[in-house]
Amino acid sequence: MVEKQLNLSKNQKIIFDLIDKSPEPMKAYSILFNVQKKGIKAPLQVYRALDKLVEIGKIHKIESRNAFIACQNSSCQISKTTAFSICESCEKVTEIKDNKLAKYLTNFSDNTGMNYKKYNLEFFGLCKKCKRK
Amino acid sequence: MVEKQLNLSKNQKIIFDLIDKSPEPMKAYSILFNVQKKGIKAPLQVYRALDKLVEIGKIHKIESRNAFIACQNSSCQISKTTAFSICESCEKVTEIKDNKLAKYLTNFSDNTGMNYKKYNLEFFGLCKKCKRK
DNA sequence: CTTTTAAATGTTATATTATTACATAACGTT
DNA sequence: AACGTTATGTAATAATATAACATTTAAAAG
Repeated sequence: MVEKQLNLSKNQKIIFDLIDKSPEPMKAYSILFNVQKKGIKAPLQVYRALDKLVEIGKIHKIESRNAFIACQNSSCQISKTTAFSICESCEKVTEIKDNKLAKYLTNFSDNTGMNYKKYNLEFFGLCKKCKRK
Repeated sequence: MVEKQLNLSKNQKIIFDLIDKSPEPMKAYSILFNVQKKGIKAPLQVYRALDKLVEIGKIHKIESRNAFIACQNSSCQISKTTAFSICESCEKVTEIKDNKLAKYLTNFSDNTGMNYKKYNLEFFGLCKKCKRK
């Protein structure tokens, strides 16, 4: 259970902390705006940190939203096999941790016999709150 | 087996035909470049047609690539439940048609009991050709 | 067949997302 | 300390996508 955060560089730490505190996915330029007071001035500084954080599995990119959330799996072992639930009304995003689903998809092989070590799955619907309205 | 294409408007038809002929996913500005000779001059004209074509299931957006491919299911009934195989080397994209997979995901319910009518799944790996190299 | 409504188009401008290129600094080994 | 690697700083620009507004076409209703 060793935290990887210790290895993060200055910019990476600043940006990870911001994303980690956010209750919702954050967009790159919103991140930029929020860290300008900490000396990060340029988009590229943000994108470089984001790239690295994605690479090491501390955050994930929600592809359909061009936004980033902190990984919810404390051990961060599934950074290449990701699944999310996205509310189409309030845009709330939750990372899905489901061993059966992960196993099913990791073992999935298509009609050519090919299988995959990496995938990204995004489910869409209405969250409980929004369903009531 | 009635083709929906009959209902397409002029711009939609031009753009669908182009994407449908392409062996690989096409990006919006590449589409724009290719249809300028047919009188479509502005990005918005492309994006509007793309939006509509996605909406009616004639094409799909590959979210991780910001690119579009024609639907491979002749009946186009699964436009809201999509799965793709993406080669990380040559970028070849194939739509996965697998009833078991579709059923599994459509019936999937997360730990809150919520389930979903819509999803997008993108698998990543190396295609047969690229694996040999 | 004409009125009405919805859908599609045309056009300009602009917003948002992301990368290229190049120079410098900090870090981890050996 | 010298070396290679990773991270940073900065400016410019590329690539992706939408807002706002005017006009036209198509479909539906009367």
